[in-house]
Amino acid sequence: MKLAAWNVNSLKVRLPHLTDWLAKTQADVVCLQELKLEDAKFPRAELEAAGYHAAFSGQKTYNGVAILARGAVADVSTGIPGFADDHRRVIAATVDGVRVVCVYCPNGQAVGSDKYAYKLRWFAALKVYLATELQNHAELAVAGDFNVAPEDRDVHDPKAWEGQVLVSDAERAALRELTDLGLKDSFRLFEQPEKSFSWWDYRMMGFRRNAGLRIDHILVTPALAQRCKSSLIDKEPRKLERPSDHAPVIAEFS
DNA sequence: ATGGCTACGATCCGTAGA
Repeated sequence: MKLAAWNVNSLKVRLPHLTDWLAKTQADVVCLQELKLEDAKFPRAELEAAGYHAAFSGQKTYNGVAILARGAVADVSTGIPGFADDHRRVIAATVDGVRVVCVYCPNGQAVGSDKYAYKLRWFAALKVYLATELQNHAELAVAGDFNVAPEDRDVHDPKAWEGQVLVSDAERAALRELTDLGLKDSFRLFEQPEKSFSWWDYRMMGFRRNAGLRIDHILVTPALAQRCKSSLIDKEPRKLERPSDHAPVIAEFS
């Protein structure tokens, strides 16, 4: 099973990139973030034509998440139970016996801002939710845009980014709370190239300079980690005309 | 130099992303 996560930054704009990429990579399950469209505008027919079932939770302009799968998408749930949130950031489903939780974690804007406080509250709620899900699912993956670079090696210029949003100690601690539940960063199960990133700023030729951050992750339970054969970031779609600012991340399981 | 893109929904600029 090949599982991917991709922040497409507008599914409407990126649909051609997505369908081309699906045909090329043959991913079995894909977690999408930042659809930026309401459910009525979800391109269900186009994705079905590409061979994928979909569960989605969208909204106009901002946020929005979806799970695409070649197989059946069962037991769909949206949002974080018990956490009231206007933002559509979470959708979960069971595919091929694996519980897949697709997340678009808040950006946080700036350390100390209201949005930063919301981000930390949101992560705390996600942790409680995942702890419950883990009691029911031995094979579970949390995949998506976490908006946190876990370590300095996930940052192109750690000095310049020190203490900034996406990198701050409190955000890293919030992410560590998730891995402390027993979830493993699938990317780090394997040897990886130096300076591997999943997001590059549109400005300042960020991609060309590889001035990026690794903020998109696939976290897996120990049972799923045992089945994990590879994990990588696919930079190819980031090279296209009018790309998403994020690259897809992929984990393959036996 | 604290900006620089991009998407969106609204106009000819603001909000948000990261």
